[in-house]
Amino acid sequence: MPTNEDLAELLFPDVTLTIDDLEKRYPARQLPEGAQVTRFAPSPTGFLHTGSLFTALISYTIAKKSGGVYFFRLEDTDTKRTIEGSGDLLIRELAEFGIVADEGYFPDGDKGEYGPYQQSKRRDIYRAVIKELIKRGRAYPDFCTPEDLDAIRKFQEANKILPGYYGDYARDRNLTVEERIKRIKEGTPWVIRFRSNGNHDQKTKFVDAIRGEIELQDNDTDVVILKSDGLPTYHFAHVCDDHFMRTTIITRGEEWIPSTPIHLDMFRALGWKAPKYAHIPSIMKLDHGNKRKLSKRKDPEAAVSYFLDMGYCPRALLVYLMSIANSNFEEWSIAHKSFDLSAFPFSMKKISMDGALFDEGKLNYFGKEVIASLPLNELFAEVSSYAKAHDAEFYARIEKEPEYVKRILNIEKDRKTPRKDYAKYSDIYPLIRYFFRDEWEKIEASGIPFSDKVDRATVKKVLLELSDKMEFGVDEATWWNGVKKIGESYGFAISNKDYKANPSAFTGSISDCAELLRLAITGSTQSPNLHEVLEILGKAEVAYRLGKVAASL
RNA sequence: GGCCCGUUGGAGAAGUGGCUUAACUCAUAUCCCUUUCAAGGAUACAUUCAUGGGUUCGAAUCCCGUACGGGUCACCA
Repeated sequence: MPTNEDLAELLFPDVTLTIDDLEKRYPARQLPEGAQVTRFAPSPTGFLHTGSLFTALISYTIAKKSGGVYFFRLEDTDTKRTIEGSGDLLIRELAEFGIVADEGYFPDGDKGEYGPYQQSKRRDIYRAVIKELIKRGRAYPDFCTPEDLDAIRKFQEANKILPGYYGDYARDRNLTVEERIKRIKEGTPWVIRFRSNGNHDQKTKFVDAIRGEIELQDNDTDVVILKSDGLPTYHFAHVCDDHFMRTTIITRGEEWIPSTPIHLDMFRALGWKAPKYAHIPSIMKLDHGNKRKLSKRKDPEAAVSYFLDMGYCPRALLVYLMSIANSNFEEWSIAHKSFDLSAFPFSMKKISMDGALFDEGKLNYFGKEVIASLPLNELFAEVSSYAKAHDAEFYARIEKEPEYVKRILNIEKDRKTPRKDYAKYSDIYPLIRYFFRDEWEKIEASGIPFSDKVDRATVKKVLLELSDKMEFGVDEATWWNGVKKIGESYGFAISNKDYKANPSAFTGSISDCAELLRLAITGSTQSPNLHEVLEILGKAEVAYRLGKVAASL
């Protein structure tokens, strides 16, 4: 009588590695008490998803906070969906956010003692474990074709029976070893399925680090663990890899909750201690009044690169995501005047259980706060690298006059309440174009939108006199007094109250006078502090602009 | 359809039986400050915690049902 032992040898004659060998090869990690080992394990099927960044941020934070290890594993077992080079893309994008793994897969080679960190290179490990599972009778070769499975499912659906490969519907579950050996020798294609001992009428409980106790129906389906292409399925690879990589807590999307009993079932069958689980909520979006998961295909904001291309500061996105993960982050951040995520006392229990709606308004708020908090040199460096990649025109100007651009970026920056008008780097150039002569010429050519409040002849005279008499190199109060004096001589009320009390007695209020100046210099009724703008442009440039505008009136 | 998870203001949410006349942040509105804007300051914005029952002297907080939303039932992860 042939045994499972014989079956295993027939299936994997070349496998001599054992689970014992593997246990020795990947010894328990020597980590301090409480240190957590976490991981980010994406499949290389495209760009970095916003939800993935969220999960990665949480994994990374848990490891760092506990003095543990955060590693990166590439789950490339789905050869059909794998996109060449996307694993490296993922790493690069993560790196932009400062999320760099302690160990794992890297474009230039693995780092760490628990590798390989790429599932397609772990075939020997999976095969070794599966061989033993077969010997123990906990896994078996299954000969169903896709058509067979389809027929089973159709039958179940038609009869309103729970679909799946389990119990009586697990066609090849109870084949004799002899029969299996015979079919294999005949060359029948096979996959390996896990033999579940579970009872669907019973419950399995596990404690989720975010949700607390979750109770689910026990797994009783015999899932495929080794596909016909020789690669494992996620279910098996997760159990195997996270055991031998000594992961202590699995952070993954909440869509995995329903399959957790399968994983627990396998951990039990292998006699391994299951890790803790933390199922992270998905980030949602409102679509026609309904919440739905951010979609890779439909939503541009599902791609992290969208924010990078838009010029959001990576830290702003990270800070925003952290405010979703732990809503008390905002209070902490304000109290400590800091956006340093590594200093924030992150708590897994404070992660909310339902998916947050992505709120671009709030991202913008953080964007402004973060950019305003950046020291000038850092801001300048970030803006330069953004412009280099996304805005050739702006970048050319930065290259040509770095100090000039720095002065512009520094406007109202060193105050107790710094200027906050850039939510993202792409907001900057359109707002500061007028600082450059040729751009200003274009603005001027299209017509300065003076209001009709003050007649043009007066406007012209005021601008000319301003050009002639305005002081440069003095403090703001002195400069402003000078402007007021000139304004007053043309009938502008220096006090807004006086003006409001009797508008007809004046040419306008002093703000109207300032508006003329502002309009001529910047082309807009809105600008940052005029005095600083004037000082940056310099007397000659201001005189040029004023003269040219006046001449056109 | 089965199973699981969730439901506090426009958004993120605090709150786990009396201290809540429901914190804080964003958004919005109004006002103040002000040479414009961005800020900054102040005020307003849930008579009520999806809903119906129940437990209790007392419930957003505990229990049950219902509704709604999300997820999952692959040789995809």
